[in-house]
Amino acid sequence: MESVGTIPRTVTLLDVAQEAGVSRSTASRVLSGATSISADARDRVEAAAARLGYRPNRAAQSLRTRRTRLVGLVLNNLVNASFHAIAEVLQQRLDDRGYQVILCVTGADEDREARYLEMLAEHQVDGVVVIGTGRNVALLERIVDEGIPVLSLIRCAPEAPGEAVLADDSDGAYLATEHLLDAGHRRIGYIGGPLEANSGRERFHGYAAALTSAGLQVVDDLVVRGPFLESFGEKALAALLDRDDAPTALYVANHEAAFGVLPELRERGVSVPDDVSLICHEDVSWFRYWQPAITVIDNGATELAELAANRVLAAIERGPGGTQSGRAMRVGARLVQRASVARPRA
Amino acid sequence: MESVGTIPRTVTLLDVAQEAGVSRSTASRVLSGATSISADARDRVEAAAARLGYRPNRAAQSLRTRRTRLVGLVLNNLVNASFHAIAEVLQQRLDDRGYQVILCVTGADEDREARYLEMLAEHQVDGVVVIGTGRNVALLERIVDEGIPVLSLIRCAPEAPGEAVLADDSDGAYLATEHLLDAGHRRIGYIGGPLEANSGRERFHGYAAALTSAGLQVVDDLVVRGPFLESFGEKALAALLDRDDAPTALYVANHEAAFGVLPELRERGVSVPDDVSLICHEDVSWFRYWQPAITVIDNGATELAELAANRVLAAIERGPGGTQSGRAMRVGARLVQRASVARPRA
DNA sequence: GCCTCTCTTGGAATCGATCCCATGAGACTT
DNA sequence: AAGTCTCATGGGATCGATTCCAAGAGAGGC
Repeated sequence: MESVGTIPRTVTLLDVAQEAGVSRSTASRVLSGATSISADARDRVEAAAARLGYRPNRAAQSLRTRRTRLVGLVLNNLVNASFHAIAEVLQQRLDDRGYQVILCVTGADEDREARYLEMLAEHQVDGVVVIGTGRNVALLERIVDEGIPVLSLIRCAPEAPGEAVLADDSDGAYLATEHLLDAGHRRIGYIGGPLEANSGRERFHGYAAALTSAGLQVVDDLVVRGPFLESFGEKALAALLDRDDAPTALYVANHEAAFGVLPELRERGVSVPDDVSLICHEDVSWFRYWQPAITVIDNGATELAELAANRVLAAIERGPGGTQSGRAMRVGARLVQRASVARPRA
Repeated sequence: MESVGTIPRTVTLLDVAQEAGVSRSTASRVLSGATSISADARDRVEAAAARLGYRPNRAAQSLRTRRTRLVGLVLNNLVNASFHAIAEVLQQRLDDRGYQVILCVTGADEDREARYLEMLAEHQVDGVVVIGTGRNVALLERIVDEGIPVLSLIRCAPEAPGEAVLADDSDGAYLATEHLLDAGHRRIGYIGGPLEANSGRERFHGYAAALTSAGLQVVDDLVVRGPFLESFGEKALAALLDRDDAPTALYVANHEAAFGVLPELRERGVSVPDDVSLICHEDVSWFRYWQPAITVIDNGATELAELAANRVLAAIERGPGGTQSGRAMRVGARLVQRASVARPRA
């Protein structure tokens, strides 16, 4: 049945009402499940709606009710790390509660982030979850002032408005370092992001704290910090291993660096964990396939996404002005023991 | 500055008009870039809009213009394979043209897919891109009949309405098999999905075609088909290698199976490519880190997403009834040579 | 000086829902 | 039998934009 040229006439609530022989008001009440409806009217309207294949127009609903049941998700990318896990879980949890996700990939560009935030506000989203660059605080504040709750996920600028759901980076780093200490290591190398980055700073602090608790001091020569790049991981590894007193264990604090470290270790013929033990922060699907399977700190992407969904929905349901600023919640890290850590050689 | 309790009053076009001392009509014309506006009015309206921080209400615009600039993306998951690459690229390309993406993850569940499609129609999306289950053809047809273009990506049910953008699976399989043949292999094992699956069928055909062109016949014992599961890959590998006349090369037709095959090869101490050569269909980020780096068939996720974006936008801009049914476009496969293929032992 | 034509502008209808308010029909009280 | 109360319903305003239509202001032709 070809339907070339037919103008698709959409079925409106008025059509349903007429078909059912009632007014728009009554039809609306039936379909939005309100009270005070006679059984007769209910049946007739429901039958009419089904018969006509009625589908409410959300744009019209939104205009009237000021709720779109749309939530913006702003993040760096979907390729790396836990971001796509977060996007998937967040979408599921929000959908369970009747909300849909508008996906915005910023590529860590603050201008693009700003454009997306403006656009989301134009679309009248009910809330925003942002894994942000941290460089649009003023804009975020404006958005919150307009009554749209904002939830910062994973990263959070100091003065950002709204709640935050964060990974417990320093705890994770502490766990990792402690695990290496427990295995008997005393010279533990650190490869991680710059101190300017939130996660870089916190993970370094966790590392340092674990050493201190064990009565050790941070040895500057064993600490290498640099950009979140594969190539940096490679160079950092070389710098650490080419020393006379090379570390017996490594804590690699982000997966970008790990992607450089792992192939380079193999390249150099360094045996893990016989020659050197290794823990990476952030689990990546294939770390368990690696030879040896990599012991990691799992920062709980799924839990982060679930908590973020719950918190942003709570803020939405609190109604306009429902944003509570300042509170941060942290999802604890978890040590996943696999096969890349052993006792140091005697 | 605490703003607890302030009712956020949104700035409307009327506010801008009053501030600028013109009518709503004129303000609207200025902001939607229409013609026939005096320079004076233009300046005043633009200044007023900027001063008040005016932001158009898209719900209201959509209601009036019947365009939301929203596109639905319906897919299986974001975790596996090329799906998150597709989601990311598609989002970018659509955003470049002023469209946003509503993300819907179905988990390959046809009921959830149906719910999402209904929901997208309610949201009045301008178009839908679906990596589908293939089991909601009737619903897709209804949606197309209502004037919403649908584009099937990667998978396409036989009678699905709208255009399709597909990977050239049989070409890719042909390329893979041919590459192994060129290296001198004659006994080439096939591990892939069931014939009922589209990709399973096409990839097997490509494999068979390459053998035939080389004057060889398909040896049933060298072909193992089964579900898209890691565990299947493992079992299939065992079945092939435990034979007397084991193959000298393997074509693994999907990444799920590959995830079983690769660790199992290592487990068994089979050396790649010395003992057996290997090509996997679908590139996965870490295949290049594997030891040896895995030669793959890249099905072109980026190109698929770009083409899909272009086609769905073209259909949208063609206007209501702009859906052209039946045309499929295929993105060619590409052989990425790495280190897992060598000549067979003499 | 009058008529026509173009350019710019404002008024009002419209998109498709929701929801306040008023009204009518019954049920029940006294 | 009259009055009160509740329940169900319909009318109409409203959300915030776009856009058709009519009208006013000048410019220019004759």
